[in-house]
Amino acid sequence: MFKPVTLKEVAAKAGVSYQTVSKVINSKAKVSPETEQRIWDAVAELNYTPNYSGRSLRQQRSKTIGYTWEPSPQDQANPILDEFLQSMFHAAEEKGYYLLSFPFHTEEKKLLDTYRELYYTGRVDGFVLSRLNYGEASVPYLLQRNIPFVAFGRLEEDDHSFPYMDVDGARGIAQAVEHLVELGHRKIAALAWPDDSRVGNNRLEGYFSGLTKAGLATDPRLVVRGEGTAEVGSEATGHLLSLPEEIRPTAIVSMNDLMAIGAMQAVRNAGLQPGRDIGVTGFDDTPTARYLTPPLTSINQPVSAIGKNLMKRLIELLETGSYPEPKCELVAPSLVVRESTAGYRPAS
Amino acid sequence: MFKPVTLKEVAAKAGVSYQTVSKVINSKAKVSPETEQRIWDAVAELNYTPNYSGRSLRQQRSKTIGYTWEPSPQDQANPILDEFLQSMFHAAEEKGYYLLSFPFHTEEKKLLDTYRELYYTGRVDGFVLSRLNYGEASVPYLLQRNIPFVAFGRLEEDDHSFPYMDVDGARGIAQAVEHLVELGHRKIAALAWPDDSRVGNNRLEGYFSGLTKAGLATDPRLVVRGEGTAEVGSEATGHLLSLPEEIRPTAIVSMNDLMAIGAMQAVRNAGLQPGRDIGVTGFDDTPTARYLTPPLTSINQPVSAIGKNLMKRLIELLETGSYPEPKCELVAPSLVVRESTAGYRPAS
DNA sequence: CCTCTCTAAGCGAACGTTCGCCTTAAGGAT
DNA sequence: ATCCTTAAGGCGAACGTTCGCTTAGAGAGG
Repeated sequence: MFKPVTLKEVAAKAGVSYQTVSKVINSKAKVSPETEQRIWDAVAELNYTPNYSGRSLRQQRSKTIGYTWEPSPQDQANPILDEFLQSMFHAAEEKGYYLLSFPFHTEEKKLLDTYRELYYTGRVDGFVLSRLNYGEASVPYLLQRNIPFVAFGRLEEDDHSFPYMDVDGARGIAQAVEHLVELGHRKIAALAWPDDSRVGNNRLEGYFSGLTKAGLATDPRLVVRGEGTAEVGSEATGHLLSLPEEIRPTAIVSMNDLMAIGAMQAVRNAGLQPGRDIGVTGFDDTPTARYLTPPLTSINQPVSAIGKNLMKRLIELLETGSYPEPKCELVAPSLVVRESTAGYRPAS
Repeated sequence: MFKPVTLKEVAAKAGVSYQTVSKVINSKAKVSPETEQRIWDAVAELNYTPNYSGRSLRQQRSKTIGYTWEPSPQDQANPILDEFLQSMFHAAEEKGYYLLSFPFHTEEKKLLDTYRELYYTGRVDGFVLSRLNYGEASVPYLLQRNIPFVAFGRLEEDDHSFPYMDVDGARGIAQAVEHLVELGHRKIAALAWPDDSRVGNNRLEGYFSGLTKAGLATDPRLVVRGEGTAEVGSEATGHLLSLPEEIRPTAIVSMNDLMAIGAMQAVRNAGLQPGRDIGVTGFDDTPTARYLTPPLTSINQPVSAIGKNLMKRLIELLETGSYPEPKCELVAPSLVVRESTAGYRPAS
């Protein structure tokens, strides 16, 4: 495609052997200052750029990290993708690494094959995984083959068999509950996910622990589970609002923003005003949360910090052979208070 | 990191020279069926995977495409990122290519340097650009150096100096106008972007042509320009609704969803009901559009088709040296009608 | 029996690096 | 004068491929 400038050409111009040029470029040289200057001049003049394939063939490393993720359904934006990617490749670039992204295959075998191929062809040195759930096959697959990786998320609460960072979802939801209690709520419901979701279960735990900490009883009738969509959120809320007065909730804690959006619609459909009559909270702090009517109180995840840190750790692993401690880390999300809770004006 | 299996090992096992193994693997061999079988057996048994660096060093191509994009601000999700990326790497994978993504540098020189480095080190064979605007420096930079690329978007209306695909924004907005006219609207306003945005200007043209086609006069007082945020959309709409009765619009066409969200809030603030009293349309069909109250009529871009096609063209360029015709292509977006317009019930 | 052709496979070279060891010359110490 | 040390840089090899030319042998044609 283009005429590549090689070490040999630079060497010829500078009047030294090409291996010496290599040494100078990699600053491993015992060379006189004048020679070094001549070499750098030649490099600049010829616009020399070290060839990537040659280098990685010799060094047996690609300085490339692989990443794939499950695509979001059409009606559900991935709220963290852009930020997560950007943070990762900025961190990577600092160390001379790049990110190779590749298709996510739903078929498990095909996905694992892709991991295998990318690693054993030497296209990537390691991987970043994300959005893990119970029984994720990639983790044992990679562990078993000693393929380096780090993860955003974990498989089980107390698993330390591989390096990860994760958001302390329970803590986030507990904060939301605490916030609602402070506003005067005593009957707080939860819109939860199906119990095959580790993230969902973890968040739901925060609901229970938050209530307990506030000295409130938990009531199984106030916990509704379903797919995390607006439709489910809406239906579930309709049901909650039709409960008899003495247990009917005055606030709803939802495990993601989408269900919270549905909840607010249902509140409105019931002739009530979300925010003023019924407090609603979400999780994820999606960009549109602030533009809803009323703006939605939600929980923000420190995505950039996680991406940056994960990448740093992975590269450290690749270059030194071991992770910086701690191997696994939980980070706290932060509650963003908006009108959907702050506007509470009890009717009584 | 791992013990790579090489051609030589396979060859030893199969009892042939390693070059012959190479030929068989690349199906360029004149080899007896039995030998071929022996070789494939050895490949399977040793789990041989051709080394990427070796291959690309020899072939002088990386089978990798570079892509970077401007990160979205925190409060504004990139509505097409996930879909665009996924469509590109599926198309790429089919041809044995992968996507390398790298940090977007706002500082122009640094961005161009990154392009240069990635290409001349041989890390990538070409690029995909996106979201072009007037005066985008990367385009002449790449053209001048003969670096292969394709773009999502264009620089000027009738530029054919480089290969691109773009959405016919004017046509999309014209469709929205036509739709509103059919519903009975006669006074239609536009929320437009600052005039340094090519995309914005293109969409706005559709507003004018739509009106003209419907035999309606255009009124400069009904066009408000500003950054495409919800705040601006809200303010501008407040202003429009305060116009004297005879020119006050009954519908608002907005150049993106975010401004439309703001517009609906302003309509509500004015004591009116968006959808029923004032029609509102957006552009982009962001995932949340359907969850707004009322659900927002918007314009959907065929992102997947574009990503797939762009990738296909770029690879064709890389492998054959020329693009499939047509070099530049416009595709029509589609109007998605929802309550924010369909609910129109004129007061009179 | 000799030459020609064809098939199956071998072989040398090259792609652009980096790595570690070797050589050379100069200078200082003995 | 001899030996040792050190600085400066050369040199061969290897990383894993692919490419194109060569060769051995078999069969065909005269």
